[in-house]
Amino acid sequence: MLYKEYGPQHWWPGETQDEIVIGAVLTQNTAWKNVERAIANLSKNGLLSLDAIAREDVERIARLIQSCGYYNIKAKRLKNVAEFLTSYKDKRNCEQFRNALLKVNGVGKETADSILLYAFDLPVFVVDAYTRRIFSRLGIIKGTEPYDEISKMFISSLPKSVRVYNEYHALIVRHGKERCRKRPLCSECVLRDKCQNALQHQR
DNA sequence: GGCCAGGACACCA
DNA sequence: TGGTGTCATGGC
Repeated sequence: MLYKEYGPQHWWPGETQDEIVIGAVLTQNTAWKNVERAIANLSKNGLLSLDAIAREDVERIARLIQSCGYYNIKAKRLKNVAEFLTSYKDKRNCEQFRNALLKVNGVGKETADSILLYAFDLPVFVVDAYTRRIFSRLGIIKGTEPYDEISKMFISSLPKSVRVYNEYHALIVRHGKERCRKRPLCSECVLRDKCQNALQHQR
């Protein structure tokens, strides 16, 4: 239904693999608009690559990414990720790669899965705030379940395909951003009927 | 002026 | 395991 409404998203907003990884870290609990400025700043200063970030000092990175908030913490995290990815070898073994990525300080499940799916085309499902919000509103989940539980639910009910996971999550974000931010039943929402049914069902 | 955004981690009980 | 504080900017 969302696909019919919005069409293919060809998502994540980022030109290169490195830019996708950088965006995944910078967007932690942050509006994407603020991230865009930080990325533009990094680009202007020749730091939009993991190699360059791994070599740069944390203070300078922090100055350049100030606009996206939490800049001191994110500068360290960015450098941790850059150092890890520029040295890690076997990136085709999804499970091992994911576990190794999760050990990097600053990389939680959502960030790891965003990197795996959007930068490395590996079959994982990304569960973010939009996913929890929209599907709890639809009555499909409570929203408080552990990350892996929700992720598994989507993986088991969708065809196992990187393209599908990518597109499905992208549509969730698109929908969450445009229409379903605060109001539980916005008038023009394409999922309005489904939301209403779910709410009635709960009563 | 307050609330929130595409989280993660340290610390505590 | 679960709850809470912290990190911080910019848009609405």
